[in-house]
Amino acid sequence: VMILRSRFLDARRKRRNFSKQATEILNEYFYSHLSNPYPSEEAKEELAKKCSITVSQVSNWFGNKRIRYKKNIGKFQEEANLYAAKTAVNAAH
Amino acid sequence: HKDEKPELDPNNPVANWIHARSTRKKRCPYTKYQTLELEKEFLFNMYLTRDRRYEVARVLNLTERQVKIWFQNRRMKMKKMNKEKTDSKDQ
DNA sequence: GGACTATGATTTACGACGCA
DNA sequence: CTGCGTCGTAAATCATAGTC
Repeated sequence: VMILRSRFLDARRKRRNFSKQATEILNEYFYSHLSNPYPSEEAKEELAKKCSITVSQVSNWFGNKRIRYKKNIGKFQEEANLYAAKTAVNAAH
Repeated sequence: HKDEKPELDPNNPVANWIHARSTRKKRCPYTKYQTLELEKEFLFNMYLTRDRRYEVARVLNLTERQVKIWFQNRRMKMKKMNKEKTDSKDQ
């Protein structure tokens, strides 16, 4: 019983990587709001719904993304260009 | 038709982001013992009296400010856990 | 099948702002 | 004006998934 209980409680840290589509959506938002990547509560809810994850997970994702991007902008340059191009194409329609 | 947002960053996107001040104390993970005692105190009461705060800080070798903030963070954690519980119930 | 890296979650510490 | 409350976050760290 103790083992089952501890497994359940530790399940918080049993994570799954988000789906490719979810990561795609989050990155699109991040790079199209790069100068102010702080989604409002409403925007977070919308992203959560689109990504099939919780609002907390959206907050975690942006927190991690902001700090990791800031810590090493160079490493994310390619990714940034990719999503910038994608956003430009979308904006053209 | 090119109305842009109020951005002033030439090519430094992070310029307007929130940054922690350089004077901020570096995060220092608490020991198992400190955490356990803080949890016990939290179980006793979620809100500290000034006397309890002083006593807990003294025993655990933390500042009163650290103890105060630990309780604030702990209450937020509890709130988050409760929210997730009810959310999963309601689906 | 380890070592190493990526990534989601959790833990300290504040700033901003509210309220008594 | 003080002082502690919440809320949202930065930054460091943890724990494990994923990759080579």
